[in-house]
Amino acid sequence: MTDNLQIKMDDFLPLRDVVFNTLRQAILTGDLKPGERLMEIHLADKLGVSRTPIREAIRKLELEGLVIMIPRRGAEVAQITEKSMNDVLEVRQSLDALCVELACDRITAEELENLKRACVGFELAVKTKDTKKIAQADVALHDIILKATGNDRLINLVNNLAEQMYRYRFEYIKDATQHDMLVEEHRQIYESIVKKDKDAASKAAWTHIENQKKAIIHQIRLDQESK
Amino acid sequence: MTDNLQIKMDDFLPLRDVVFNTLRQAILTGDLKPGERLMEIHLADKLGVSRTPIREAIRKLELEGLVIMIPRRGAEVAQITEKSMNDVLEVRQSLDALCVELACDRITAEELENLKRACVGFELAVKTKDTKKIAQADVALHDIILKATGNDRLINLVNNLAEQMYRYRFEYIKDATQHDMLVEEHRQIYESIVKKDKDAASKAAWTHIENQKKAIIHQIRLDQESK
DNA sequence: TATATATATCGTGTATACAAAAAACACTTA
DNA sequence: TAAGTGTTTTTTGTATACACGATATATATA
Repeated sequence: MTDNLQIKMDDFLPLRDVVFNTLRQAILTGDLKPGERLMEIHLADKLGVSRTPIREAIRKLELEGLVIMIPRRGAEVAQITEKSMNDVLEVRQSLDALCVELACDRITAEELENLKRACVGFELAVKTKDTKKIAQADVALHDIILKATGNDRLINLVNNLAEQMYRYRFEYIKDATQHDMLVEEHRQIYESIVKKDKDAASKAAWTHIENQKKAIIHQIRLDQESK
Repeated sequence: MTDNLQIKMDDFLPLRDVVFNTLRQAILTGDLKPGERLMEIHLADKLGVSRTPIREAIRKLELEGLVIMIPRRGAEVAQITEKSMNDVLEVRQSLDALCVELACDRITAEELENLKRACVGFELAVKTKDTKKIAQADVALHDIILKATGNDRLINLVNNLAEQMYRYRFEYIKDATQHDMLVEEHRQIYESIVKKDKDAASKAAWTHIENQKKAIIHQIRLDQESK
């Protein structure tokens, strides 16, 4: 573990939530590596809190599947395998398709306008070739669709699944050869939603994730080989 | 809260997990009612443990959405609204459709054989008119399909969503007028999987949940009115 | 009687203490 | 040297202690 694990005294959240967010971020960004043990006193010292909030945070990470518990041995960061990532992406594919279908039914005129702007925003971001900007524009666009579904449970699940791929998403977006395809995929999704064509929208969303799936699995295989 | 909240010294699980399971069950079966406060010392006394495992269990319930946290006031059992249940069922509809599609691709000959037996088993259970038996046969059947997907993440999510409707499922199954329809729906799903007809399977699963959705929403409205 | 203010009570949030299990280590013996 | 055994260390699991915020209660004053 690199030592840039530091608590952000963001706000008035209970310590357990601050710790939870900190550890979560550290795992998702790869700062805490798969297989690494999470030792309570160690983390407590590092974050300047007692074991109690650490333990409560770990309980949540456990339920999220980001760490696995070994009895009487504590928590360690869950391994990411090709299989586990494929499982996640299969589910996302299905849920993203559901998202756009629901969006067709429920999106408001104002949200549709925002979505249009977000598409243009993404295109502009791509032109800057700034990976961070592209990623942000991508998130913004997807957030609009998510919100338009009006289904809180769905929003939660999709956000959670999306975060599981955080580590690989960046690699994916960095790959400039994909950029035109991404713009086109977004355009198709947008157009389908405008036309309230659920079938087309769902297919477009499916393809969108399918491409990500291919790219991410490819990346994982590269990672595996380099070991 | 009725007082039949008692710890099951099931096994060698850490207390936090025993408490988690106990509270979870109590919430899902309606023994702990929506809006009811979960007070730590109170629960700790009742279950004969200290506050620590109680708190850790609550953290997990929090992430699962079964309780909501109010800062400096503690946890209370989350309300079930028509909206929240509809949200859950929309997602389940999508994921159950995914389940049978994946099952079409991946089910083994042996599992297919089991599925056939489970269909017959369900038909027999229906004839006994014993609600508990019917529910069990239903779970058994769905478990076979779930397992056949080979997607662990999906299995987790679907099981979790299914449990959220636990309270209403029983009412649904009790309703004898639905029984023939249920048998028929299961038959259609089975047949489609045999034929590896993903489209038909997915539609059948969708309808299967759609009917449950109607029944459950109906039930919730009745509950609301009686208040 | 009604309102405001002081005080007590209750419950969470966090830290610490203690027990027991597991792992690491050293020592003995064949 | 290798295997077995006893001992120490580390780390989790659980209980308890303490502080502080929030609410309720009681008292005083208009």
